[in-house]
Amino acid sequence: MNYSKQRELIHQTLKENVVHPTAEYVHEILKKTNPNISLTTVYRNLNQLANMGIIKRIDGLEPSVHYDHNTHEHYHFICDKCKKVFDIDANIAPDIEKKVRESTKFEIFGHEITLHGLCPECKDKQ
Amino acid sequence: MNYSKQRELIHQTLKENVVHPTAEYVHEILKKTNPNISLTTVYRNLNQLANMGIIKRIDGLEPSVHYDHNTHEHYHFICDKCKKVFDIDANIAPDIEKKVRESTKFEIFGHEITLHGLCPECKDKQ
DNA sequence: TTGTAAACTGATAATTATTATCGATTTTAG
DNA sequence: CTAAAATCGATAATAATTATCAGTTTACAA
Repeated sequence: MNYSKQRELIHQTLKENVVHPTAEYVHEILKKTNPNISLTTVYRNLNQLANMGIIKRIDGLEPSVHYDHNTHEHYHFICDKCKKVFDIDANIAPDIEKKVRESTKFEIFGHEITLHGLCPECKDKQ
Repeated sequence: MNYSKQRELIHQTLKENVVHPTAEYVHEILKKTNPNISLTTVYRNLNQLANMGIIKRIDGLEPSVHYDHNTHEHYHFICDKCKKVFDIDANIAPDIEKKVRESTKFEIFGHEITLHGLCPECKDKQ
């Protein structure tokens, strides 16, 4: 992977936006300061960064994939109403990969946990 | 939700195919015995059944959503190579919703865990 | 029964997220 | 500095999913 100014900007934008954004959203933000950057480039680089393990993809949030700059072990809560993504501490499911490794023959590269429901704000409004 | 013959067929097809199929796959199978059934109807009914909690959506398997007739608590392992979906026992992460409920203010409706890596077969081939 | 409103169907078109293509530009390593 | 490889942005293509809508089926009260 060679250096690229655009990739650095994209990664930085992701880090500065703790909102677990989509590619589209990252593009929206970046366009303000870098009008020439293309959505293709944003997609390409987010996928590259995710494949290198530098950032994380968050699936399960149809219709579009979200990205997370934080690769430390942690999980996600998605509010069914406002669709915001919240971080959940990793210690709710200790040794999960170890347990599966010990009881199956799978070779495990990673795992993710997604909870869904209502965030405090949406819960109170309803 | 009214009764519909097609929905019954779709649900039945899902139950008989332990392969966690996509809408497309369910449609392929059903067409053999019911040539008139449309892909639209398959999508519509799988989503309806999932919204009612009668079946489960499995996200995170880009590019398309898979469905699972088994709604008992259990998790999934996705092989990065052959893309097959395997079931993982629920006891690898006990009381996970309870733990989050006790430590946050979220109202939790459900959760899912997805592991990925290589299945025994693909691991040996490689 | 039967009439009727609501739910459902299949065909088709539309949408939308994402990826492929490609010539031009940038980066890297020798 | 130079050549090969990586990356870029513009555009077109793909593919999964949803919207639309006229016709059919279902539920149920009269």
